[in-house]
Amino acid sequence: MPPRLSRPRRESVRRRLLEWYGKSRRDLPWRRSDDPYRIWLSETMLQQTRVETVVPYYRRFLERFPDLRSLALADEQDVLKQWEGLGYYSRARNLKRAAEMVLRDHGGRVPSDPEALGSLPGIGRYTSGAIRSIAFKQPAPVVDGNVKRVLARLLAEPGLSETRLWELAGQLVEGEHPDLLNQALMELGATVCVPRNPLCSTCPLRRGCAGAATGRPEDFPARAPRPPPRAVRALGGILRSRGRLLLMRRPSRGLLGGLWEIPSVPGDDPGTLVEALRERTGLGSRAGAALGEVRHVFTHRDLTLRVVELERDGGRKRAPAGDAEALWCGSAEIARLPLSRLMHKVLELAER
DNA sequence: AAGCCGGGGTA
DNA sequence: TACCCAGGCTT
Repeated sequence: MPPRLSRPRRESVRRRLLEWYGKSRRDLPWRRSDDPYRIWLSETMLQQTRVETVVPYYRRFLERFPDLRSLALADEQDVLKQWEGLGYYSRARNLKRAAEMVLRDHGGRVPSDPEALGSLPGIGRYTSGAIRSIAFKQPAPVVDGNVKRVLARLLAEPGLSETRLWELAGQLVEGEHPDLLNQALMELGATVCVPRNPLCSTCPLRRGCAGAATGRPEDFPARAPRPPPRAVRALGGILRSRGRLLLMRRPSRGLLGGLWEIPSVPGDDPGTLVEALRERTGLGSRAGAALGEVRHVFTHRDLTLRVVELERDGGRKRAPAGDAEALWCGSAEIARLPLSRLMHKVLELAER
């Protein structure tokens, strides 16, 4: 397939983007540094997460872990605690693990070559391109949701493939200031070429934009319908002892991996909960009063968690099984553990 | 290629 | 309510 943009067209788009970005760029914390660690951190936090959401997390995280070494040597629990509420927690676990690898294999310096970068957990094609272009000024393309939308509208082709998008982004970034060019593309998508009601009248690429010419730029790119979150029920138990609460660590893999929660099981059966608790910790219990229900909607799951009191009934008959971690926590310990939004709702319920 | 993985801002 | 966000990983 031939390239979709002629060289003169490419140069025109590049020039207009760079000029627009020079006067329209937002003053964001991560734009005040070329430190590869800081660029990496910001790009990781920004994955599927809005700029306004990230800013306070980015500041706090850097206060706690100001450089790659401090992150590599940190406790994973502390890293997850800093990430608490930001979501997609595998990002935090991967970032911490990757920092360890960089410290061990690259002397603590973030590598600039695509092979080394791409082999780090949590760094895919986009983040690799962002670090290479923004931190190391290499002409490496990025295609995120913003770039995809800008290019899809600019060309207004129905079946624009991912391959072609990366190809186009690669042609555009070739030249001077790859860092500014990539950020200009993303900034335009975030502030002007927005998903709904794009501000075409102020867009530097208005002239020559096929999407704007159709009168319906919102139709690009074509969006796939997302199935509604599936409704599921679960049962959790509040088990207290001498002013403390039993919390358990979720497995590292999967939903809310590494975060802490009250003992919980899928379904609605108290017998299952009691049995699971005995299996995992050896603690005997029986279900008591109902405390209420907490509803929490994830991207693809609509969870209703019923919460009941548990009362101690019998001692440890066997040792805790597998890698299950359980802790009796006072309020001070609870404040130190990473908890999901769902679990914060549960603890509110339990306090009343 | 498609599903899983959070949480929140916005219309 | 529904969409979608500076994506990556797994199957």
